[in-house]
Amino acid sequence: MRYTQNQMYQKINTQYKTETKPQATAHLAQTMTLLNMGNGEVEEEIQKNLAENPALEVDEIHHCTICGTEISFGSFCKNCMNNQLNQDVQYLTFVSIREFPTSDQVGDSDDYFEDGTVDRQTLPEYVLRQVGMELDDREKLVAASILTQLDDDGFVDVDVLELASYYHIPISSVEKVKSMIQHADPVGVGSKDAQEAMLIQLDELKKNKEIPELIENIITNNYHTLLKKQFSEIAQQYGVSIKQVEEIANFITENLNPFPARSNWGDVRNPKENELLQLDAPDIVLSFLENNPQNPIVIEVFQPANSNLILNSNYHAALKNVDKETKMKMREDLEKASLFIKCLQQRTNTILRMAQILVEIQEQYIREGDKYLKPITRAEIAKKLSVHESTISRAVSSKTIQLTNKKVYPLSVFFDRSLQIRTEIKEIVEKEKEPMSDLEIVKKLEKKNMHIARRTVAKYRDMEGILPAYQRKEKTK
DNA sequence: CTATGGCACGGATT
DNA sequence: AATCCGTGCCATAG
Repeated sequence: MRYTQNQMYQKINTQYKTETKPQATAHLAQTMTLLNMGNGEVEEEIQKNLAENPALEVDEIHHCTICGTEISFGSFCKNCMNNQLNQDVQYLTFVSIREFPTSDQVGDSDDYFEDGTVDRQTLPEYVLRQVGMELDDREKLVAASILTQLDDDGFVDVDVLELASYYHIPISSVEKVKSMIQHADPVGVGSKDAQEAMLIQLDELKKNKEIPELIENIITNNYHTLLKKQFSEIAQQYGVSIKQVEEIANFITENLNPFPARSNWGDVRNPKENELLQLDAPDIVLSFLENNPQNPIVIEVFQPANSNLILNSNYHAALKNVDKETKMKMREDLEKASLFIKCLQQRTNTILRMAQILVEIQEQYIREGDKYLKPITRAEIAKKLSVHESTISRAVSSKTIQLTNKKVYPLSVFFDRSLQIRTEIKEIVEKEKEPMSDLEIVKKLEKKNMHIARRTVAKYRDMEGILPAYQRKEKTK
């Protein structure tokens, strides 16, 4: 396979080319810290810089990543987009600004990546249609009012009092409307934040499913600890084992979606496909071009929102008309600002290149599933990209990736050394009529050229939640 | 005696 | 330097 893609990288690379200057050390330090962060954290960092540094400005105009011409939104102008599509390539790699299509953009022919198969009604319309028939006219107004305030993630902070007084209806009615919206598909829209959304989803799940105890408490009281995966802390607090907390965390990631609006909300038919595995929006998204599994894989590397930062041109112009001292300060601001921009670009560039290599290596895994995950190490990737191992290590840490199955995983899935064997074990167990002991499984695996110790089989079995042989016997009945 | 889980060691990885 | 992971040894259960 040849990559016409390479040409594109060159273009991007020249565009992002960074000269090393006296500030090289500061530059390095900042790139490192930025690389360590996921998009969410970087966003905070950007906001901080914007607030502190007047030389920094957000460019409202989007530019095509390849040719640089102005575009209304997205990452590419139509020409470049079409060029890319016409080329016979294996992968398409894009840098996108993170933004959820807002109501006026959904349905716009410009949104290339929107799943072409779903009905393109907007989220508010979609929800209103579900709840509408059960509401009287006034309540409909309230519903509409709430729904139009939804942000990109489908969240809204409803001021119940205000709505009630504005529409002259009792508070309880507003609450009722709010609750109906929240329980409509996608469950959790109209919540204040991810936390509330998940609690509501939990509520729904309760109806047909056993849910772990404590889970509500943990989401309510320990949300942030949970995000940071500090399970031991939570375990201590409730006096339960770490394993139990992990189980709860797994349950959450498998059954709840903290960003209800981000899943394919048009698609009611198979809501089970909408699960997210992580509690945050992904940094990288993989999908098939035009949603067709035969097509090339589209790699979207997301830049934190608002990251099309530029130097404030007025600031530069103003330099001439000030006294020496302020001039110095302003110069400093400008340098800091340009440094920051460069660092961001370098971060994106590194992640981009890494994503491309990873997809290249793990294509089979992405297309065909767990069984085909090739065990690789960060060091190998570093070598291929000729960067230091720690660079890759940073680039992988605290980043998430959405695979073509719409699930979000930590980027480190690609480096899971045992997933392949674990799925193999899973298959063996499923296939065998008579439960096999761990030792027998070892032998079976040897035939497939997978050499691991008996003890290890036991561990993997445990990880996959497969019961020991003697207990499986009863299950087969 | 066999199957499995707990603990901990050492080498690899980050 | 810290962490992760496979594995060996041993205890325990059946």
